[in-house]
Amino acid sequence: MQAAEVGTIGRFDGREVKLTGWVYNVRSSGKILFILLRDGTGTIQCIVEKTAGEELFTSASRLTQESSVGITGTVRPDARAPGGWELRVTGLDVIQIAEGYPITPKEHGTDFLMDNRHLWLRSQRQHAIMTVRAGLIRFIRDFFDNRGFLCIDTPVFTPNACEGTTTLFETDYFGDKAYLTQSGQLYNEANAAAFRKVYCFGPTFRAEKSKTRRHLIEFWMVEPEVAFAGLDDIIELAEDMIVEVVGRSLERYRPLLEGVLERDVAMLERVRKPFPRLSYDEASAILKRKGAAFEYGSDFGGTDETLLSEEYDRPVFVHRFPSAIKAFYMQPDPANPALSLSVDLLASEGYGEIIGGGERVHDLALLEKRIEEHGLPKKAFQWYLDLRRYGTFRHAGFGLGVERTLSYICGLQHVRETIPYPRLLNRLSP
RNA sequence: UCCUGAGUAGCUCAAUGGUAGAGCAUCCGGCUGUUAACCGGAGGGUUGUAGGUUCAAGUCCUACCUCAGGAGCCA
Repeated sequence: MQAAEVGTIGRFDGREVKLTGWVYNVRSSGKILFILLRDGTGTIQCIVEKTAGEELFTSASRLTQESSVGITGTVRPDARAPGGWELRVTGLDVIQIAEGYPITPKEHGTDFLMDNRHLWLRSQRQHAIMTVRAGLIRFIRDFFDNRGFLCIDTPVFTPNACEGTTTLFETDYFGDKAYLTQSGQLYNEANAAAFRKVYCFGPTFRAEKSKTRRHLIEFWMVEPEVAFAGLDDIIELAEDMIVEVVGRSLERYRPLLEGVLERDVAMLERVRKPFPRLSYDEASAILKRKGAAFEYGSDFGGTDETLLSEEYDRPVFVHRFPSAIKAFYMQPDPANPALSLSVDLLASEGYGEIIGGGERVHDLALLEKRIEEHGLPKKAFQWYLDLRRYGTFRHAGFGLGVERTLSYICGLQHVRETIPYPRLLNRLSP
């Protein structure tokens, strides 16, 4: 008997095959019975007729949602079947009858679904999101790999804060304190001096008590860093990357985005070069004109980001934030040292900041001064200062939040669906 | 940490201060092409927890717990 998978069932037209999987739903109509079988690659309708044998029919009628089975049958096209193909069942091998599967084919609340995240992943919607996620990660890697960037991993355990200000998860490291990384950037700068164009791609941890639809405690970030590059260079790099990964996601997953996730892809189709570039000062003026409760000198809130992004039909760059609200390593703007050569990319439709980056301080004396001003432990930064002692160089980079980007591409209400097992303020399980 | 809202059957939700109910799920029965199938029947409850007001509390009051959305902070 030929083993087959639902995803490629068309190859077996007219032949008898064996499928293995889980029962998604059963519908019975007296003398005919429909099993919707899910095998991880897709779902297919399997029909069992009473004329095929009393024993087979009785056995099939006892199936419950998520029971595991092996089903043999003949593949044939049928316009009435979802997906266009169906299986006329000739044999049924029941592996286990599942009892009381919690997620029924009706509506459920998010708390209940999150408690059952390990089962929720079986649903068509989550299947679609995880498929696009895997694709997005591949497209991002392809983008950098094809441009001569080297993927250099940065550590998850770090001896000190990268930016000092945000809250870190502290762990016991054989009697010493160690922290879970909140960015690979400082290491990226060392790697850039060794390999010129580098990126890291890994998990990031923020012990912030943020509880919004844009926040995860554990999330994935891709961070490129480029030697002998400035602010304008990495803005262009970020722009090229977004255009490519959004374009490829749309090209590859349009049926999932439109069909399963009901994404209005028109917004994604407009993601073309060039993106608008606003200075912080210009953005402030727009917010003032729109009557936002924003104060010049502070960072944008979620509402401010939405107000700015709705001015444009594509993602928008905001650059040259005040140095006071950016990290200690941001290079000051030569035209106005109160401002920094920093940039954020705001996604459309209120999805907010998906990229943050800028040009780094490369002058030793200035960096030492900044470390002191920020009250950071100078000793822990000696290796970082070495990068300015031994062949310092102008360099810049950024970080892209994978989950926020995916949320934007898929058009989701909340980032918690973009990662298989989300860690949130009040949730560590499953 | 703060603001707002919500906790009732396994799930999603109803119930003017006066006998706690429906749909789905489960079980039984019916139906020869179903599309979250449909039709009939059955079982299923310490109304988040602890107090209080009242003849009477799911409903009103207080505290706490949990969850949701948001603020601050950030990708």
